[in-house]
Amino acid sequence: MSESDSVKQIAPQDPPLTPRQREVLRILVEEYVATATPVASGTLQRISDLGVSSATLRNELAVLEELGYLEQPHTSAGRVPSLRGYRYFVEQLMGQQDLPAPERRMIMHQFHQIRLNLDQWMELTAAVLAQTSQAAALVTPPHANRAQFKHLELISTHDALCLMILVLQDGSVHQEMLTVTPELDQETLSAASGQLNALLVGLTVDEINDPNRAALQGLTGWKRQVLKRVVSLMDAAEKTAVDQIYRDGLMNIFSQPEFQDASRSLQVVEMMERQQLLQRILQRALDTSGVQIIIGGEGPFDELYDVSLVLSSYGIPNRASGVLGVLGPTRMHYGRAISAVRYVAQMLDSLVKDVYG
Amino acid sequence: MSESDSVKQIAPQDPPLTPRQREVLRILVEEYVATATPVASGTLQRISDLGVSSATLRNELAVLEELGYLEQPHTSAGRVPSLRGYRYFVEQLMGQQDLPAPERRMIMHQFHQIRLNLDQWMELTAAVLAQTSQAAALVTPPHANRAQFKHLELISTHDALCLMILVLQDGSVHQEMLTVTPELDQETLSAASGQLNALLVGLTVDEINDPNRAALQGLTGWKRQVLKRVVSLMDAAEKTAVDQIYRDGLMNIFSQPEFQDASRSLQVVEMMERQQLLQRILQRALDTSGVQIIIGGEGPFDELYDVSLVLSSYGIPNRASGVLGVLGPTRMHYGRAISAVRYVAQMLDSLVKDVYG
DNA sequence: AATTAGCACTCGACAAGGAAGAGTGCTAAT
DNA sequence: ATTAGCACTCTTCCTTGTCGAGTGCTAATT
Repeated sequence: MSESDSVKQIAPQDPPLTPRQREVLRILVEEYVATATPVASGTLQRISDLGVSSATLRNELAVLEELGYLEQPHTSAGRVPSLRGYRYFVEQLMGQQDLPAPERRMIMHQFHQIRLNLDQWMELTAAVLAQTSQAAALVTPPHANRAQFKHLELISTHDALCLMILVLQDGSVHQEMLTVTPELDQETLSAASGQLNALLVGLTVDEINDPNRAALQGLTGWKRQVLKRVVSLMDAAEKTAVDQIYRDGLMNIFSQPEFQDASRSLQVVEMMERQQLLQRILQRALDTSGVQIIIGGEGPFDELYDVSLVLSSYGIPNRASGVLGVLGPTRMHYGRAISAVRYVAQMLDSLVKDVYG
Repeated sequence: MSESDSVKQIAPQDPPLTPRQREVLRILVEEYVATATPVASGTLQRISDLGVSSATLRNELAVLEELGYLEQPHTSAGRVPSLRGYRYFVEQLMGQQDLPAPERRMIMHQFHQIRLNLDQWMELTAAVLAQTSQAAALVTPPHANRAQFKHLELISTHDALCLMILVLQDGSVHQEMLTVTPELDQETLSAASGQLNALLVGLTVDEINDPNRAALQGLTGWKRQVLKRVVSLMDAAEKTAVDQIYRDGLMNIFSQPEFQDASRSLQVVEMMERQQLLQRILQRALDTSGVQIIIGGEGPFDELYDVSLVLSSYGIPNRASGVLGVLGPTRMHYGRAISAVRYVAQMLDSLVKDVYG
């Protein structure tokens, strides 16, 4: 009781909707999504084949508004779905739909054409999502939540500088420039990296720091410095669950009529640029399975007031998993977005399983 | 003659401006940049200390408009600088200004605090530029225009897959997954990469393809495949003069009053997302030295109709050079933008010279 | 009891009209 | 060469009125 007072949820104590009410709500949401204008009882009668008059529909609309599924921008405008209405629509009325086969084929085709290059995967994924869902796409690369050493390479570049390349088990490549006090030639560096590789392969941060590993504890001088940097890079890799965020199709949002108003679009641009916020959102999605839908900033993120997110994780949990999804206006074509996200997530899923198996 | 007819340039046949006209133009541009509203003769009299009446200023304004330096949105509005007016302003009236010392110190400080990591450099650069110039920032990483082999690494990941990491002389790191038909263990791969490293170090694409190099021509089987991929990656690296574009501060543009209108901001978002267009623009800037200013889409890019760009290349030409700059409304604080771009370019210049010697 | 026709009422969108004010261009005087 | 003065132009803003869309309610109908 107390909970449903603060945040109206679809709760058992509400009377279940009659089949006709459900139908009315469904059609109304679809119509509103398509036209972006409040839906009136007359329109509803015209486009639905319920065989009732507009007056009846008006009564039904009044009930649905009473229950919190609809809102009226002002008297004598049509009705608009509320957040709760969208939620009900998505959960109960929409039905599972798949991407049309030709579209699926096209996406599949694109994924099979590219080289095996993570960066390209991510860009392609974002592009495909944006294109298919007609909204803004967000994608993060696969990531393990425990960093495990795989390979180290030291490459002398110039003077006392060397380039350190660190590869982790999840395939992520990290690079950093190091200054080494004595000038070391490539051979010395290669020998050192060979030695370190043998000692470190397969280890986690904790294992590297284990005081019982005499061989590692015994390292001194510049090699010790290198080891320190390795650990700190691995540490950083573990901490940031979401490293890079690939974006695409921001434009798709701004061409929507509800963002004609500049202040609203400013909000969205701001959001898309706020790395931290996006990271928090995507990280949450990472820990959940299946397609998740955040409508109009339900949940802990009030910053997203008038946008919705459709997110899904992909990959192998904890070993190599990432998030992808789309961001669009609350009035979004959820069916399309969800099926696009689901299909592309599957796509990446199988790619990741092929590679990290 | 014929040229100055098609595109109005500041050309010798125009009478030189009198000192007072120059002063009027200067103050008008500054005022307009600050307020974003057309500047009237009365306002001009108030804020300038020319000691003349508004009527005189009206006459001067009429002359400046006649000459094409000013425009009138409509009768009985004040004057606004034309593209030509802006151009004259930045070239002749603005004077060289430097970033204030505290700001310089702050930037310097930030640059000295970070780790030696290219990615972080670029992000920091974009952030600093955006912040300082209050416009959108664009930065590309340093890049050599002849790809020269430095180091190759093959890392077995799983089944018949291996990760190939290619480092070029300019410090750029390229990675790609390879499928090798026979399953090879890490030792075989390491041996192969050692062999290839010895053969390839320092070579360009042309040299690698040289039919006289018996050692390379003699390679067969999967090693030949690897070599092929190396060449193709190097090829790609050479072709794309501008690989990644780091962006920041897009928001700064949309909060400007001239972008209240949604269709205009849509144009800008579109532009910022069109990789190809940006690449062409930045590439042009790469081949030029010093700070370049493109005002309101002068030159070959009509897509930029109502934005201006302030760009500068940095680094060592042909060996490791990139571009950075800011994009803002035509009514931009050019002084600030130019000094920010100049200073940050210097900053990166010295960093690049430290690293690439 | 559910549905519907009918009707009064509300509210936004839009156009027309008009006053206010900002700013110019021109002219004649200095 | 400069300037005061003034008529003229155009935008902005407010008011007013009309139109139409759409609702909510009531009473009649099934």
